[in-house]
Amino acid sequence: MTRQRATRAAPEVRRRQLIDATLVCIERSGISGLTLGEVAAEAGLAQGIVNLHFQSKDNLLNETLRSLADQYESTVAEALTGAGPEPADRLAAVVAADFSPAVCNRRSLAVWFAFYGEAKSRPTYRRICRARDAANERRLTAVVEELLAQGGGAGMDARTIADSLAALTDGLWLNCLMSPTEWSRRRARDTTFAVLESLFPQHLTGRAQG
Amino acid sequence: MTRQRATRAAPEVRRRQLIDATLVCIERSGISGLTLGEVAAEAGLAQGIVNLHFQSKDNLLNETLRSLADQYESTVAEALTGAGPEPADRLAAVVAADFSPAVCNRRSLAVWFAFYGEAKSRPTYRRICRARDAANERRLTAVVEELLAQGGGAGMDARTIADSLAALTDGLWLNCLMSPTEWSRRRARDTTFAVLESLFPQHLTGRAQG
Amino acid sequence: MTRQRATRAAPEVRRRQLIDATLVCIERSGISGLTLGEVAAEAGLAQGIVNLHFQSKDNLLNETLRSLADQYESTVAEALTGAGPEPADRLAAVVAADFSPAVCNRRSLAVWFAFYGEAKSRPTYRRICRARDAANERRLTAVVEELLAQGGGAGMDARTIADSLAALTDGLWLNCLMSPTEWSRRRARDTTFAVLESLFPQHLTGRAQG
Amino acid sequence: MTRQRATRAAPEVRRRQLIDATLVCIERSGISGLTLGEVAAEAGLAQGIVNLHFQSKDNLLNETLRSLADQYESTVAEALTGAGPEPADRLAAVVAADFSPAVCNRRSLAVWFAFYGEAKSRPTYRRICRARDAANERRLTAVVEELLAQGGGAGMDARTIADSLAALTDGLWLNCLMSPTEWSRRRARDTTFAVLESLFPQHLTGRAQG
DNA sequence: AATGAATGAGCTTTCATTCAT
DNA sequence: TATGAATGAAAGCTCATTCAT
Repeated sequence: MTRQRATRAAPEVRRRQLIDATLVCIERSGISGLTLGEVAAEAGLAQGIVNLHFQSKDNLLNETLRSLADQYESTVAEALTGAGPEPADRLAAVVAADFSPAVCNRRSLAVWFAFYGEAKSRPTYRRICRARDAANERRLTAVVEELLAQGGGAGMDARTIADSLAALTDGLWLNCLMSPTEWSRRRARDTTFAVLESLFPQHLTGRAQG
Repeated sequence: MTRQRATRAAPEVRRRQLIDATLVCIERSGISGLTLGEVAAEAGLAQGIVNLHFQSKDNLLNETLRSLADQYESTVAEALTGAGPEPADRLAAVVAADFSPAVCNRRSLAVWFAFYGEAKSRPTYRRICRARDAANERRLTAVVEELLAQGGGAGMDARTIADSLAALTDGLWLNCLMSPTEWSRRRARDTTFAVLESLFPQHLTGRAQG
Repeated sequence: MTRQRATRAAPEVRRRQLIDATLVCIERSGISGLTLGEVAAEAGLAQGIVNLHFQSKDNLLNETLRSLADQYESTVAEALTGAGPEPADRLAAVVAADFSPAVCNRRSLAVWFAFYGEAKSRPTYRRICRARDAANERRLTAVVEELLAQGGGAGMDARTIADSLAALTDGLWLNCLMSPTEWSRRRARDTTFAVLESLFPQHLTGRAQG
Repeated sequence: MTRQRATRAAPEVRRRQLIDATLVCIERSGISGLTLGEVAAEAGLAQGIVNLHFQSKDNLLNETLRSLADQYESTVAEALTGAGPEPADRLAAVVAADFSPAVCNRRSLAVWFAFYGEAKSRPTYRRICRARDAANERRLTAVVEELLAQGGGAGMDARTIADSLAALTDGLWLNCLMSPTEWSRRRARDTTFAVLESLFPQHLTGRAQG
């Protein structure tokens, strides 16, 4: 039972396929256990394929993280596009996106934290992760500012609220990753909304059911 | 420049020394880049020393994580011992411990998240991390319950508040790890206290300055 | 003096080449002194080549023994094919094969006894060696039975004669291995024929000169 | 449960103890798997003990083989001392000794063949093994010559008969080692006596029962 | 583009040996 | 004598990378 020789494919298709295989493999083996052989096998292609398309393992990992960050960005951007103009709606939309299946699934979470774990010793990972954090913070702060401008805040400034929300989300993601049986996406989201209700009782009550 | 032959030491001393070296090395190289040679060199000892005292790299990593978890536990336990009987004081003590230098330093954070990153594919890591999470949650829930019993809560149940606090802490630790120039221990702690004030305005106002 | 990169070869060719190199190395260094580096060097290939084709040293050794046993089998089978139908001829053919250059050369003997020496602690080796022994015994017993049916035996039953011949052969091989200057193939063979003459004076006299 | 510090012992006692442990370990692990740690543990003593008493592993192995050869010699010598003056009795006594429990037990056989297996690449082993072979051959040839002088031989010269007997013994030992369930000491001995009967029908008939 | 045999640096691990106690 | 912690050379094995096909 030998593998069929793969038909020629557009480079972009192959790169996508290999990044997807990498996500699967990082979930399964962690970054420390990842091998290019495993990635190639997962993709159903031959040994040398990764170097052919990504030149090096390092590069593959960088591209994988970038792809994950891009996907996060586009999911949140899309959620905001679909939301109305009301800041409360926009905030709720961001939270919903953060705990949507596209973002808050075991695979993606496993990969995010795999990269976080290596970020201390890998400047490139850190840079990408921080770019996402920064974008997130700007977005959240802007929405929270609008919301506070409507009155009814509980005394915290917009920046602190935004930081708290972002940190809370990260922490709940970690729960979902480490204890998936206890922490469903829904429970994590509801917890976030409960905090939001407490911070903005007038504007964000009753969103948890969304 | 040949190394001096190390003087004989009790196994427990060497194990401690090697775990400390491992912490340094994980901070520097990550788990995926960690080598036993690096650990031995960091400890100023010979190649074979780790296998002599820990039998395998896997075992060394497990013991390192266990040691980190133990140290966390004893720091928090000590903080609670030193705190008065008031639930607000106890809660503040736990938060202070979470952002104390003993716990919230770059090395420890780097190592925690390194293990979190591998936990998905390493049941032993996951078990140890979850044990810490569970102990933490029990502790926080108990204190929050006492606090709620005193009245003045904002509508969230004790469990949800405890979970939110724990998640917030994890998220802020991640900030401290990823953006240390922006996220000092103090800022992270203050952010936590700001949230607490918002949740328990009557009991936890003005603690942030501690 | 860097080695040239080896040209691509079919796995079966490489495996054969590596087994041959292993035979040379066991003769030179014994099993206890055998290293994969030595085997690779003997084959003129790179370090990692053995694990590439045999996965592990254990497996290489098993395959080497199997190959030796196969070669023995085919040599004897061929000798019997070439022999006439007379049992005396067939018995003589087996003995001739046992002391032919293809079987009774220093390299093969060294390797056989190297494996015998490890067999006590290696079930796989023992299994392969015993399979050869059993096949041998069956073959010899059958021929001796035919011979005895022609009359002129000296009182021993076929099985005992076959066992004695097989044991005598092993013992003489050991002589050839340990004292090659005194024990040539020819002397070992003549000794066997002398015993055969004594056991079957009517049928096997005068074969030693073959 | 720490081992007691061993009481001081006469060097000769320790050496004997360590050689005995080595015999056990070679039987269990083969020469290729033998470690000094295993030997020390088997003797119930500490790591460094072998180097203390034997300086090196090589030396321990040489001494072990020498000890085995000495024991063989003294067993056979004793058997001859106990035998009467008749050559047939003396020959029978040697054969009986070769298959006595002191010589033909699994441990001793395993060790003999372990050393035979390494002999090709270890001149010292070869020397010791050949010395035993030579002594054996001299002894057997002498007895067989006496026997032939009494008449009744079957046409083979004394040297050839002696060589055949020695080789037969080695081969049967190998059977006992490789297939102990089929080859008991008794069966091996009986097979040898059957051959002797066939070679010396007038002098060695009916000894097998001994 | 794709393959997969080949490479060799680098890793974990083992273990004979040393030596302070 | 005996111990056992420490050493470090050497081994098996892995795997990113190369490249002829």
